[in-house]
Amino acid sequence: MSDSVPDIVIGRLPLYLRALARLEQDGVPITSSHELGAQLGISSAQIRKDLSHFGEFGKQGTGYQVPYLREQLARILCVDRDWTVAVIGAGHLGRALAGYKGFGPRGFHVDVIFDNDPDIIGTQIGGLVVKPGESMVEELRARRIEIAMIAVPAAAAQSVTDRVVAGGVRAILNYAPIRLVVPDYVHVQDIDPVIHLQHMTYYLRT
Amino acid sequence: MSDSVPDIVIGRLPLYLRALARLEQDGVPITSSHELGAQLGISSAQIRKDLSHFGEFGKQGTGYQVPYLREQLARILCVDRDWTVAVIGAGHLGRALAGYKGFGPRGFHVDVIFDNDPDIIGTQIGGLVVKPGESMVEELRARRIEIAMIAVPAAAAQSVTDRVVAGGVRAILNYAPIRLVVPDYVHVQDIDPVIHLQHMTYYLRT
DNA sequence: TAGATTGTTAATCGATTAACAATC
DNA sequence: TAGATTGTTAATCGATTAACAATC
Repeated sequence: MSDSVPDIVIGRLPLYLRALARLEQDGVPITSSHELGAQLGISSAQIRKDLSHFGEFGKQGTGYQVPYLREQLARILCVDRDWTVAVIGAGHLGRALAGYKGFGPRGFHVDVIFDNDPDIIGTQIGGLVVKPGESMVEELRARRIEIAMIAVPAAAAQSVTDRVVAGGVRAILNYAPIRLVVPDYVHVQDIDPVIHLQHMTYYLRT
Repeated sequence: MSDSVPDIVIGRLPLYLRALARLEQDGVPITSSHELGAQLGISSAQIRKDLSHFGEFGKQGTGYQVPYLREQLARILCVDRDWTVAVIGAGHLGRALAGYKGFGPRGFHVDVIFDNDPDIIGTQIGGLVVKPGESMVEELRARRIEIAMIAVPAAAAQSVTDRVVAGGVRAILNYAPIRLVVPDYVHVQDIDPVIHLQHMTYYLRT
């Protein structure tokens, strides 16, 4: 039932959760692996297989209770609680992240934002006062923050990373276009829009 | 040598390209599949296998000429030219995208930005005047834009998608947290930070 | 030459899919 | 009951890795 679930399976669970949240919002009480699969472009067999790593959540002949399965997935992903996150870098991107409306409803709250620019430190962004980079380690520790979003230029990203790790962060969403070096226990996910664009331009040759 | 290269291989090429651009900037003239692999956390065998889909780019005993391999990958990915892109939505995120310094050096140029809010239409963002959504189809056609970045709320994303497709767009970078429905010939890549965060929170249970 | 690294083949590994008994 | 859908096993498919001849 669970001796280390493949990471590729874990990576699909948030997609299932997102689809279920939407179904629940639409007032759909019950769904099936076929319906979910059609919505996500994934085979029904794969959805059932993925879920089977964690237990049995459906009923033969009927399908899945939407709220129940959503709850269970949230529990499995550890998002049946709220998380506070830090934003590092208060440029365009950092500001967009600090002001993004999509985090709160899904359980993530930007609690603090840092920058090094004296002209930016002390200014307000979406209700938060920008703090100086020097205070990062102590602030992160004091707030027990475990998740950071890094939105600084590539040249600064590794040194910033070292400091958020020193501050106790164990998960990093990295927007800088470089590969970060971190201890084994720290998780990193990268978002580089150019990587995605270049993936698509391959197919744009006519 | 090439009867339809797996998409998973195509997805890695931009990472190779990024690493090579960095090596070139650092003045490194020659590299090897081992060095590249170490830098990317990928096996050297995989890099050689991936490249072999497109031809022979190295020399036994020596490795790869960095500038040459970079050029070849750029050509394969069709980024040996510049691309103009449109940003749809001039909220926090749209503004961050329009102002992002990381696009230009890698061959992508935001040429136009749209919004529906009368208070925002006509204002300037990074040298661009925000255009009204109604003009989207004709503007995209007039500019022959083939790539759009969608940065509107989930509720508006599908209708906006229908219009960029009507405007001739063939590749969409979608920041809205929903699955877009598009014709077969249109490519979509999704960026939803919450999906990445939830992927990591799974591992944050202690 | 001796050492290194490519490109490629074959072996391995793991993920996806098909199929179906169980059962609601 | 008849129809539907789950959870799971076995088969298939595809991707990764190991190994090595070729050769710089």
